[in-house]
Amino acid sequence: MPRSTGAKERVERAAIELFAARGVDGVSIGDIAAAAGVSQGALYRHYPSKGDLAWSLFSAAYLRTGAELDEIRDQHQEFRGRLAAMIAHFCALYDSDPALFRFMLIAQHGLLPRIGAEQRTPVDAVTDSVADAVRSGELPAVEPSAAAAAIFGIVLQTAVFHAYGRVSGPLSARAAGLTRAAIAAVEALEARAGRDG
Amino acid sequence: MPRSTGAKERVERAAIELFAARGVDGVSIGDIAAAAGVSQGALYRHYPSKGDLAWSLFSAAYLRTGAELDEIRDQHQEFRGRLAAMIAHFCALYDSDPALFRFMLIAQHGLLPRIGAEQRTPVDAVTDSVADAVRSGELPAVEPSAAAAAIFGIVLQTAVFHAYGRVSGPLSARAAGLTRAAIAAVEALEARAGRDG
Amino acid sequence: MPRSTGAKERVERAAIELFAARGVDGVSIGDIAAAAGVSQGALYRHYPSKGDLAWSLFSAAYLRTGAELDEIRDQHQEFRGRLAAMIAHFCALYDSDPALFRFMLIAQHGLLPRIGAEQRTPVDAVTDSVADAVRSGELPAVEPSAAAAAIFGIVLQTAVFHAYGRVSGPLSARAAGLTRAAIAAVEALEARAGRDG
Amino acid sequence: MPRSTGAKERVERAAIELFAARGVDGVSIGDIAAAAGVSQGALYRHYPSKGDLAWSLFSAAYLRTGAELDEIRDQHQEFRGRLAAMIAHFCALYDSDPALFRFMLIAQHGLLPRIGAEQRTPVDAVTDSVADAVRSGELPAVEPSAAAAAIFGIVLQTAVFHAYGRVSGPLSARAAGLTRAAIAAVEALEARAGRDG
DNA sequence: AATGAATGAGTGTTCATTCAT
DNA sequence: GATGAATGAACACTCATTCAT
Repeated sequence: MPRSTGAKERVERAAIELFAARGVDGVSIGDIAAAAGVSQGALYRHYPSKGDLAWSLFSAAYLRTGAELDEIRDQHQEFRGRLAAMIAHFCALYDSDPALFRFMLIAQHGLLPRIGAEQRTPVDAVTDSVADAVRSGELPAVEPSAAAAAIFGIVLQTAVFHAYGRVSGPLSARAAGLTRAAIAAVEALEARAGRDG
Repeated sequence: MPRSTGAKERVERAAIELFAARGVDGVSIGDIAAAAGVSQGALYRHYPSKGDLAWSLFSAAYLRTGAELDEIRDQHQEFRGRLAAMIAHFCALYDSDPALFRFMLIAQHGLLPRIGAEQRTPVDAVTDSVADAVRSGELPAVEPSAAAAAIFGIVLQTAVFHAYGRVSGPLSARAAGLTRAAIAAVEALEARAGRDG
Repeated sequence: MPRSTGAKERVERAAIELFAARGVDGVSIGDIAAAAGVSQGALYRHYPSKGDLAWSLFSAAYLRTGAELDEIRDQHQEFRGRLAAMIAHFCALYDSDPALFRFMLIAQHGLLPRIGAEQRTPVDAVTDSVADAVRSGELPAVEPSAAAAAIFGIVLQTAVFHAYGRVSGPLSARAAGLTRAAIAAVEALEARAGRDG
Repeated sequence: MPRSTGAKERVERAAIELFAARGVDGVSIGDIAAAAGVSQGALYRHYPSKGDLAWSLFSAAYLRTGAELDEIRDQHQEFRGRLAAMIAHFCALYDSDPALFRFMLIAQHGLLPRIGAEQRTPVDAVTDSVADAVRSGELPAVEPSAAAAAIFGIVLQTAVFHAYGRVSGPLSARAAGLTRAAIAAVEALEARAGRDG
């Protein structure tokens, strides 16, 4: 019965921090092992390769977030409430673990393509919520993907600006404003005459 | 005027395409040389190192875009016109060279910190335009950086979704909608009572 | 008498099979432990190192075979009977445990040099039998080592061909033919004109 | 135009010597590079991997020998002449490059299975020669593969004994005796009553 | 006695960079 | 000016061995 030495947790924490700071390719196994206080070989007891470590951390965080957003979608009936809760969740996520957030932002370019089409992602949860709202008449007939892009952009880019020190304070304090902005953006996106109107 | 063999241009083009597809760390000097049809050694005649090549390509594109946005700012007096022109410019940029755009998105996490604080970036041009509009009363008293984040987010995330196939068609066709969305978002951002309202 | 769990036997069997299939260097301690159904650590209770395990298995089998051939030499007076019995023994050995045989063939290049000069090996038993026969006039004046080489070659290479599927059926069915071939070869080896003739 | 520095040749020579002495797995890339007087990286300009180096050396030597034996088969009409020339060729090969010979003996267990079934090997040349002789009546109705095993065994095991110091002097001096032994062995192999006679 | 997590030296391989030709 | 062979430091990964439990 293995009394956990916490090695795996320390490794994961160290990996997230380092990946967030320098990118997956900029971090060596030795860096992670040293930061976690374990030997290099010990890493391989828990993860078969560095790529698997990165992928495992990314997909776990990404899909868990997707599941959480889906849960929020279940708990709220109308669009505004849903979106407010989702954005508040995102902001809380960022505030509680900025490194994880930054890791996901950085790693997405390399790892997103490996997410299977059948998996539920955060993007799916938001896109489906928009589609629901269009169907129910809460929103005009916007293209759900385009609306999701605007929503994600507003939230994520604010987080990026926060990471670069361009905006400050807890992101959660901005959640209400971001929600208003997101709703306004979506409503304005395809106003009236479509693209050229 | 040297009888250019076009080697430097071919190298830069190959580098941008490969960096965009696989990330800077995922591309070797040999890959670039092979794609450009030159020898590895020849690369070092034009660039002192791989890092310099990436940095040079990134900063040139990034600062040139900043200069172009500053120029737009000079040519338009009121905020709506400025923003419309800036977003149209961004969309045209993406449509004309998606690889360059994707390269900038990918490379920013590693290279942005090396941009000097005194340099004029695209973010500065947009942020200053927002500040101008707040000052002139065209916009409510939003925090310029936060507004710039929303504007950039809406545009860039739409480009990202386009790169991943989530939205399609030329981005320029969406410029008007993105502009309306950006303005609506900024106006809604800090409506009424600010953060806690 | 310890209540054996059979662990040691399972380890040895697994080691022989794996060594025969992939060579000593191609097999890890983990492979053997997994195949034997024991932990890696348990291996070290029985053998101080992987090298010792391989050496122990090899030398035991090799020297036991040498002792068995010596016993055959004791039980038969004349050369033909001795050789027939020895070759039959070899064939039976191969048929009953091809993996052990193949292990010995593979491992000999690395481990034979560690056999002490004073130890009785299969080669010694055959070489001495030839020398006996020369002394008694049963064979012409062949060089015993050269004759032993021919005898071993005929038998072992047939086993190798069997392992590679070039000949089939039980090797024991070929024992009589191999014996005739071995005797004929030895008699012809240095016939008349030889080196100095 | 690369004026050869001889690096490739030195690498190959060093690899053969070291592989012959310690086995493929017992030799590191660093060992080979050091013995050849080149850097480790330089090895990879000529061979994509250590495995490829070993395989390339083995298959080249093995298939070249097969081609040489096929040529001998073309040049001689009757079996005795053919076999004498083949065995003389083998002995000369061993005398001129014992390390290469020993390398082939050692490496065969790991690499022989990768020789394609359609390739002409030394074994094929000898086996076909035996089949020719059976067809022409020069030999009794022996199984060609079994006869080839005896022939190869007599020659190769003598070489092995030479490598271990059990027999001495140039192997070529023994070629005539080995040939007589091989022919006698083959003729005796399946004499009269076959396996059970 | 047995386990399996941990170690750390060693391996094959890559690759940015240099330099003789 | 251009080439591509050579370098050597770094990397991801393996594995025999140890040892706390």
